[in-house]
Amino acid sequence: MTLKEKIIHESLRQFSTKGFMSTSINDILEAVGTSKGGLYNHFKSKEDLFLAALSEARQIWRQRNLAGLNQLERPLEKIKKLLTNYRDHYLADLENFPGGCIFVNLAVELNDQQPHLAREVNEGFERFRGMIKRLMDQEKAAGRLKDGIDTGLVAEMIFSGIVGTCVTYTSDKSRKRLDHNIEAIIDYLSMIST
Amino acid sequence: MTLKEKIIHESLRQFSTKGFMSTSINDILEAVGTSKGGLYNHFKSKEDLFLAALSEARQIWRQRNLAGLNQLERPLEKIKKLLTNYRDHYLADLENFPGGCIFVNLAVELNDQQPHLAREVNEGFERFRGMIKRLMDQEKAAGRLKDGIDTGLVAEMIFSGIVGTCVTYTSDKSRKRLDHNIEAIIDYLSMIST
DNA sequence: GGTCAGAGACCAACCGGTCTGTCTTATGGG
DNA sequence: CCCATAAGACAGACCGGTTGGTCTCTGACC
Repeated sequence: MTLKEKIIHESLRQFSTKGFMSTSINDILEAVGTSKGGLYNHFKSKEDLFLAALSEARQIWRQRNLAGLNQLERPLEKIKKLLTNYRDHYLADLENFPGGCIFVNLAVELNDQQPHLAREVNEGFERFRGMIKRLMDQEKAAGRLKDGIDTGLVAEMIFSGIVGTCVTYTSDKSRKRLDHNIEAIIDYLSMIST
Repeated sequence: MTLKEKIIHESLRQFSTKGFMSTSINDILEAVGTSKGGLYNHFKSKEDLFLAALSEARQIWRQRNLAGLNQLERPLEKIKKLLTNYRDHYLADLENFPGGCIFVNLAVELNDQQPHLAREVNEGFERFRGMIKRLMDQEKAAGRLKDGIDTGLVAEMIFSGIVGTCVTYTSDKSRKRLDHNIEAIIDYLSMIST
């Protein structure tokens, strides 16, 4: 693992717990065991480091949450798999994200004080929402949803549920409550399908 | 309005947008139009100011969200009213909380760096969850929920949905999406009741 | 004249970022 | 093979600016 990778990895950890603004360059330097020169040799500013860390975070997110989705036929099953991935492989990954979902945390922190950085995060949310909506539409097209179900509303509900779960898990780090939350969303999905 | 009240009010606004750590004492002083002496005459530290602001925030939360609940008989209707209050009187209150739900924002920010302050916030969440659960239990006891409904899971789902809505609204400030989110939760409630 | 809210100079600690210097490694001509 | 040289990686002193907090002083009111 190169120094650059170590810095990105450590930034991920610290940004996820303390946020972007409250993590000082020195915090990262100390944890990695390097110096100003070592960091600014690879990144031209703290913001540059942020973007690199965010990019890495997205890759990890995909790797954790989309694993095994392609093996499933039914769109609704894909969403359920996504939910259990969130529980088992993403939120539980205390190595990379000890502070919970880094995207939710950063979105909340940055929206009013670093809008251009927040936009980066929000675009990811938009894509995620779109993905859920698309899967629900496929399920509906296959005639497997109860009559009168509005896939847009359902997608919004699922997304809200996931985000709420992330915040809750960030707050209390209770595995039991995490299980409850994911189960509740899966129950909801069962309710609307035939 | 006394200087002390002005400071609390302004702190509320700024904490809700920029969070606790990233709001500097100077930011507040400038907005209020006073000086270090004026602030530290009333509060012994930034943390002391935080607690005062949090207490005020709770009072406003109750006033906005619990309004009109007592006029309703059915517990489920109370929850629905709570949801529309959230939409119309709480999240939309840009005067006091221009940055969205201050509790969610603070919980996310403080959980890993100021645990003793975060605990204050989380206790409020716990009470809120308890309130929803109690209302659902009453509804179930009255035989108005479909068979096999787990009120604990439902309460968790509603809470997650609300928190997710808060985060989403904080992120994009879209009134339309806020309406969608609240509607989705209300639809969910209709689904599980008879 | 005593009291106290408020003003603002001041402090040490810390912030992100720059800059110089050192040490290691790669390169290339004889 | 040897050594001059260039290049990149990293260390850490240093910079101006900002942080939360203290302290002294002013001036209005009783």
